[in-house]
Amino acid sequence: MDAPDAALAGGSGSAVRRACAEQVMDVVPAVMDALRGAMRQHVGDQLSVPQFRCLAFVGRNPGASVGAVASFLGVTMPTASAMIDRLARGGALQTEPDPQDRRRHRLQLTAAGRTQLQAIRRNTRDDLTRTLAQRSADDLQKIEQGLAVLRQVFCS
Amino acid sequence: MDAPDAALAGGSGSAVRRACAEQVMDVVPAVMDALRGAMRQHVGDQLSVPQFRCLAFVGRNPGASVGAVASFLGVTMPTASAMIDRLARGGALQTEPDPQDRRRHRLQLTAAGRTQLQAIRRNTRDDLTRTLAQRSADDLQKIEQGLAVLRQVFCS
DNA sequence: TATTGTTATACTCTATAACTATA
DNA sequence: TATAGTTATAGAGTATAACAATA
Repeated sequence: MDAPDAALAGGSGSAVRRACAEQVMDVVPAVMDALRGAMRQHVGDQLSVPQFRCLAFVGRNPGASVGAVASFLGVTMPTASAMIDRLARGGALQTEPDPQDRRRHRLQLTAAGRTQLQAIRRNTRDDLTRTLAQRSADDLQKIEQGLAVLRQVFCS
Repeated sequence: MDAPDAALAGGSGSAVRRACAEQVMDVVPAVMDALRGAMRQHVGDQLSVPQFRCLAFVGRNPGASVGAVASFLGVTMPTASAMIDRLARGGALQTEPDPQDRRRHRLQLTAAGRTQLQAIRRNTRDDLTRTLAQRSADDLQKIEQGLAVLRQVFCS
């Protein structure tokens, strides 16, 4: 029997995988909406989620290039370039030409950007924490374990 | 002892909740990116994720109003109105005035919209299924259980 | 010639404000 | 007067194509 793709041929376990996939399609956008909402609220509408992720990346990777940001965000260079422009105009980021390769720009958070990033992260986290307040320890463990697997699958 | 917010007041369990919240902030956007990417690929760049969710909602709720869509998507009426216009122009949706209240428009999928929606859902699901192909049954169960809790928290 | 990044252009998603039509 | 929806306008995120500067 030809089974070029075990995950899709009716082999044992494929139904579970499909159910998992459907659940991801159902639940993840809803959680993302909540996350976006919490972030917007606490950001005072100053930063979008992509901007937040951009700042977080630059914070973790000082001196990163525009291309590195684009790659991390999964967007094209013009998109990243424009986003960085807006963040720089807003005073959250600084760019300086790379002395080693003058085509490149090295990106860094400003002090203001770092403060902003920390405040958003903390406030959003506290919002989510409150949302989880009524959940049992067992439920929290399930979330933690499920997301840990998803991290392995999608963050690598 | 004043503890107006047990989730934030260092009580037992709050650290776990905070860790959960941080994991959500980390992992969910990455999964969402993958989902968006898979959808875009299989949609032939015809539908965005919001459009897909709009069609899925109308498919589940035939005769829904513009306001109901806006409420489900968490967007304003003008946003939903414009999105519905684009989907109607693209032939995926039909609108008809509600005879009971002629301010309202009743929304329905067209046959083309239903086909499109099903194809996208199936292809995206198959993509995700393939992505999960190397995971153990135990991992899949963890994903399933974790997302089930998140669904309760964020889809209600 | 290949790579890094920007500019030009166009489309979707998003919001607020102002408006129309109906109840 | 209140509600459902649209129009007008503006800004962010997104892409592709064409370009500039540097390697």
